[in-house]
Amino acid sequence: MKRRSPEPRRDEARLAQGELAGLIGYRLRRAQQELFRDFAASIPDISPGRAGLLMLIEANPGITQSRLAHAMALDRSTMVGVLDALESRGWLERRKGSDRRTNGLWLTRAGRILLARIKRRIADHEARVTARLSSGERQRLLTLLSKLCPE
Amino acid sequence: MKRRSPEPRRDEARLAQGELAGLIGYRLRRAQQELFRDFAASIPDISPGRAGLLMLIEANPGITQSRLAHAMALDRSTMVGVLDALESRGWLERRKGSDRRTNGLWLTRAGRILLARIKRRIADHEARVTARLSSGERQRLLTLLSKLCPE
DNA sequence: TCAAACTGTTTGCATCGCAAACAAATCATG
DNA sequence: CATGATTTGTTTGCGATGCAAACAGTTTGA
Repeated sequence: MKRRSPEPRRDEARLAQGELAGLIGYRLRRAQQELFRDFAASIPDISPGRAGLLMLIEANPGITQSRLAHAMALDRSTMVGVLDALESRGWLERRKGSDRRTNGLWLTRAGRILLARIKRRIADHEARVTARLSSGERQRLLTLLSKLCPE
Repeated sequence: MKRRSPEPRRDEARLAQGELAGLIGYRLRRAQQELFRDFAASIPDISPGRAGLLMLIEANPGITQSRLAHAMALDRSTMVGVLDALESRGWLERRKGSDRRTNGLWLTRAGRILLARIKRRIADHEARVTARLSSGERQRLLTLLSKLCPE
């Protein structure tokens, strides 16, 4: 009888993945889960989605709530609460436009400062989670992901 | 004054992505968002995560709740409610093991039938969302995603 | 001019997941 | 063997995220 050292004591016992391992959807979900954890741990100030939102406003000053919602594939009604939170934190402001239905969105000074700070941390975060990828692989991954989500 | 046809009437006006477009985290989030929508629309019976759970139980009959939670990177306490829901739908059952602390998880007959059905739909779903990828690209994407999430 | 469409908002709801505290069971170490 | 430490499933409370429907004010278009 052999000394079954290949069978670890407890949770290291690898379990069968079944057909799961070959599904893009599963891998995608797990990868995003992993990235989210790292992001939350290293950038407690804000969530990934909210950070992206600030970047989008920075790149499109005065953008409308609806346009922003459309760009992020969120509902208009969802956007309201999100913006309320960011505005109450003093990171952005809504200004009435010439079209009196719309609000133009602008980063405040505090928002710009915050964004500059978290951009550096996001760069570190990206470097960390893609540590196992060469820069070529990283670029290829970006391209492949873009093909999945046609903007 | 030129006839500004290059400036579309409304939401087609492309907006600047800023540095967002080059972030793996952003692309990953958007891709997963897209996949989730397609999954929900085409497989209303169950969510992607729950489906994966059933597959994992199928591949590891009698697995313990804790081991399953660990495998899916979820909290033990989260797993309880998830399993409650799936059990109440008649898709799985908990059986007391020799270790009277643990529950072994098993698919019921109904669970196996459901799983066989949704597996086909998941295959269609995967084919649909990766339609813009060659089979080589699809394989490469799988590999790259695996590197991001070291299991 | 006036109905249709758009914009932001409110309200209600659903899903997903974590953290802390607990009781029962098992393990480990004296 | 005894007893403190650990494991397991569970409960409870909480937060984050996001959709859908209904509304009022505004703009547009026929």
